[in-house]
Amino acid sequence: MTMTIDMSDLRRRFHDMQYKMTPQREIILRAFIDFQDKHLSAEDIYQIVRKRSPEIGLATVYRTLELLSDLEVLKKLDFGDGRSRYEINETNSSHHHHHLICLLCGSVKEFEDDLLETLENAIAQKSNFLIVDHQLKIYGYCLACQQKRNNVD
Amino acid sequence: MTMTIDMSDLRRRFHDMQYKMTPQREIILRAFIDFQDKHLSAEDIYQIVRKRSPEIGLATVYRTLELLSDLEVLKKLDFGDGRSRYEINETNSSHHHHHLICLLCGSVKEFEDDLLETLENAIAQKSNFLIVDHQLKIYGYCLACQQKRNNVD
DNA sequence: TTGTATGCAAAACTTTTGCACGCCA
DNA sequence: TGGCGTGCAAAAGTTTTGCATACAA
Repeated sequence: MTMTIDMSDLRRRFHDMQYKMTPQREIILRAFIDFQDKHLSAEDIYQIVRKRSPEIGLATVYRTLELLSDLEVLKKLDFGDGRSRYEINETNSSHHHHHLICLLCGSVKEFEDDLLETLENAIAQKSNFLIVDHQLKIYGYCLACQQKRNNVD
Repeated sequence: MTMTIDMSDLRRRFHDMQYKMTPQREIILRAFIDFQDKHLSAEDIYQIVRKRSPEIGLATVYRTLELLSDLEVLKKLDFGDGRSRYEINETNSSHHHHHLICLLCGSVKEFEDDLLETLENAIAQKSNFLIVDHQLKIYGYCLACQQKRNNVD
């Protein structure tokens, strides 16, 4: 599953909203493209981006992450480790994935799925809630950690 | 839906684990029983508990919340407002609820459901992941805010 | 009595903000 | 050129930790 950012569309949206496409913002976007499958924190991004652009400030990283989340280019996630994480937002609708979070090693795996739509419809009908998005986190043990646990027993 | 904490079972578990049942811990538990449907933050709990026991420390609240989460008496939640929130963990298995989070007013409504089990089974089979728990957050607009939005248009 | 728990204060972290300067459009 | 964006440092907010004291078992 390849996920890219439509840069020409993004530039258009920046222009429309009177935002400027600065080198810092480009470099931060590039980091997300280069580390597609990761769920990067602000500090992660800062460290990655510093290599290309050592004078960048952490505040700029935070401000850019907020901007890109508002524009729905990024999605802000929380895996319970005390910091926010971000991933590219898949705009190609119906293509959802969930996160499988290992309680032992903390690894996060993605799981593709569309099944949740049925549930969404049920919720929308029963609750008068206008659904825009959802986020499903599944906690448990990854294969490696299941094996670790078996060896201990 | 009434959700209570089995205190005698909890006392037994405390005893087994060499934990002590202190007045502070009891008062914090009581706060969760008194505010069942709320999703309380550490600060919320601190303010509630202070009325009964003014000398309590915020650190004690945090330590107790962590302990009770480890014991699976409480569930730690994150609604993206920069602080963790907690609710009583429903141990009566199969009885899950999700959170409908309003993007406009921030209100959080609960939605009862078991439909997710089908999806869990599918995930377990396809991914070699041993599922222990899950958390589904649904973002959108509550009825009141839908109406507000319509009036503006 | 003894080791766990508490309260207070300080520290550690993540995230936000103010402000002077820089630079994209 | 004008105004948005940046970097730095300070501030704000949440959560954790060290330590002496208190107290449940």
